[in-house]
Amino acid sequence: MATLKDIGAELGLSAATVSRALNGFPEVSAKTRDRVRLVAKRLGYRPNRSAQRLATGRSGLIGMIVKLRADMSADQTFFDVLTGLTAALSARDIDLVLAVDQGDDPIAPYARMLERDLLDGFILNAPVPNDPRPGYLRKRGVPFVMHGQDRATPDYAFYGIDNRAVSADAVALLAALGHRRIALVNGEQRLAFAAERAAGFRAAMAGEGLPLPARFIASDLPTESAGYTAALGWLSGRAGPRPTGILCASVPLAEGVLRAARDLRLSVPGDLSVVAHDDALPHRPADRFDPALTVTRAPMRDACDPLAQLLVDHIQGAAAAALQIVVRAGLIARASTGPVPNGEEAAWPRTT
Amino acid sequence: MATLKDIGAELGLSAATVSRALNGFPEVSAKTRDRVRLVAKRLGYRPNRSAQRLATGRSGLIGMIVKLRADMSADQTFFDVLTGLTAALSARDIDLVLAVDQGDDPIAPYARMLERDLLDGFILNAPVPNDPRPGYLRKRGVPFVMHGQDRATPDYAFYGIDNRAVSADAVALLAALGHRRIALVNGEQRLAFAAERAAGFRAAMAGEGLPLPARFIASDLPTESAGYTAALGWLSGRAGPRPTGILCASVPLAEGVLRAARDLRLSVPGDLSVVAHDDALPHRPADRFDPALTVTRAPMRDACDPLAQLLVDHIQGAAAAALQIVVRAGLIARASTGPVPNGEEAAWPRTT
DNA sequence: CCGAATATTCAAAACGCTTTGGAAGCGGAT
DNA sequence: ATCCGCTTCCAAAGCGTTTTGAATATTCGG
Repeated sequence: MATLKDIGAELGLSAATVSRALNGFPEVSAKTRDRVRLVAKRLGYRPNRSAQRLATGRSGLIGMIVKLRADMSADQTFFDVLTGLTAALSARDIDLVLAVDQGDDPIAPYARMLERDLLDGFILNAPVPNDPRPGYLRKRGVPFVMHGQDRATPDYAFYGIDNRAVSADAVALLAALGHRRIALVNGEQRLAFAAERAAGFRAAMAGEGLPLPARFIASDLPTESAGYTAALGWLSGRAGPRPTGILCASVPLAEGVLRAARDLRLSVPGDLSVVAHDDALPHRPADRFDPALTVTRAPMRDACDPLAQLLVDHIQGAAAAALQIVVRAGLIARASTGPVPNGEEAAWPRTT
Repeated sequence: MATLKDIGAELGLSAATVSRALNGFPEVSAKTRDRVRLVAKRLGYRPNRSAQRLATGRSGLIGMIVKLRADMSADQTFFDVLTGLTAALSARDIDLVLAVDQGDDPIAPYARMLERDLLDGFILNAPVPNDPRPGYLRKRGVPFVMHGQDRATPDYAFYGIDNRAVSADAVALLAALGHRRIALVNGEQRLAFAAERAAGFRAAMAGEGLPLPARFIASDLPTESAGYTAALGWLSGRAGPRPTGILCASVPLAEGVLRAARDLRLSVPGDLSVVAHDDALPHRPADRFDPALTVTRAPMRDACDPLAQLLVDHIQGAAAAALQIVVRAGLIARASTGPVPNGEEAAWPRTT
């Protein structure tokens, strides 16, 4: 394995100059930089990470902790994010150390990882309302970036979508089509994004002057069967006038809703309009549904590169306040939404 | 952060001696070793990994690559193994770097990881028959340990169960109970363990002198619904005389088989005996089934610690041939197996 | 009590990189 | 010629460990 000294010897340069040349420092002339690069490539030079780390004090490793559910399964989205993240990180010469958490204490696994102190920072995911992790990590002085937010305006570095706007945009679309009875099949209540979506939904409905009985917001795992169950209850009409529009927090939920509609011989969008939020996971394209789904869309994959960059910047000293990215999800109208059915223009009664 | 020198200064010792004392070298007296340990603890000393790595030339990191299925899901067992593995490794001061593979080339992701050369070794899982990875990694001179085997007697380091024996033991049990028509719901055919189980099954049936039409070995994902589908086909009797015993490669498969029996009003073990292989994943205990499942049992968790140890030994220079562990799965007879039903003692016809 | 053997400890080198503090070379202004 | 300011490079000092080779205590047999 070639070292800096080897390259230097070959060119009559010192290791220091070679180091600077390869790292693109300005105080080395373009000509020698090119010569150095050439020889480095010829010798197949690759920097010794351990040495770099010892010299810089950084490890080049960041940590991520997977929270498992009781059934030992993880988020459907987990692997998708993991894939993109490892790619984005390794483009920045960083590797990901993974740990698994099965316990109740949300910060214990972070403490354990810190104790081994080899990490430059963390990526957090799946924030819950009032997430305790940011406070802990800041106290320990460890850089981190959150995928998502635990509240509307956090004080830490994060990349997330505007979840209230997701609901607001969907409601606005349906309201514009004349819908007055709109329900929400939300994701897991314990997660912050679900709380934000619900809050945004309530606010938007209120903004349109539409009553919203509490039972028309469902919260469960984001699975097909959860969507089916919730929709079947509402659409059967036993809970009161059935909704003419349903917002779904995920594509699998929407799949269940569509199946419920089919089973009840309701046409979509004739009798029921469906809007889903689409994380753009590759195995379930929303535009291939029948009917093609109208969605609010924010690909999970898009988060990976910004997350990696934010963390790198943070580790290099940038302030958290400067490292906050909120993106607005797009709205793509397809075939699953249409005008409110005739005779169904009444809102829900105000007191239920 | 305290260093070796700090500790040495405190005691009037050199950093070298402190290093030896902490690493338990014999040439340091017991008394000073204790003094050093005491001060180290008091100062909260923890060795600087980067420095250790630079000095030893090892990184303290090992890699593992998750192979995702097309639907972006991983093995049910994956997280269970991952959990145990990170625990077993961190007890040995090693951390796990994870990468995700979605491509077709089985070795490309390993090549990519090696290129970043920060790993001391790999843990491989889910071997397929004639797995190309061992050959590649040996050629590159990288230590690795396989969880499982791609053939009966590989030449690399591994920890696995005797999959032929798993089938043989189960067949022996059922044959002893008088069963002559035994079928196998196997796992994914592309995986080596499934091939071994099938081979063991065929050999055992032949050894008992029992004919075995090819259609009575099913291969699919190890899910409840795959078990249901396969069993329903066989038990309906349309494919010929129904089996009186079914071997299942996993507990979820057995769950599906039991459901099929229930749907067909067949009693277990009155009309049908069921034996499953139990990896002892925590969320689905085989003894809580109704009837409690007779199983061949080899907890996945048991593999983690040996795997970690094997890899550590391998990295420290032990020969692969000395690092091979085959365990025999246990056989636990419970309520899902019983004597062959009256009038069902005939074997399958020999030519079908 | 002496010399040899043994048990401890130390100083220094090495690992390969980054970074600091100059130094040399060069052109242009004085 | 002298001085100054740039540019470009270098030597050397770390970073915190492990490891080597040697030096210094300690012990033991005689």
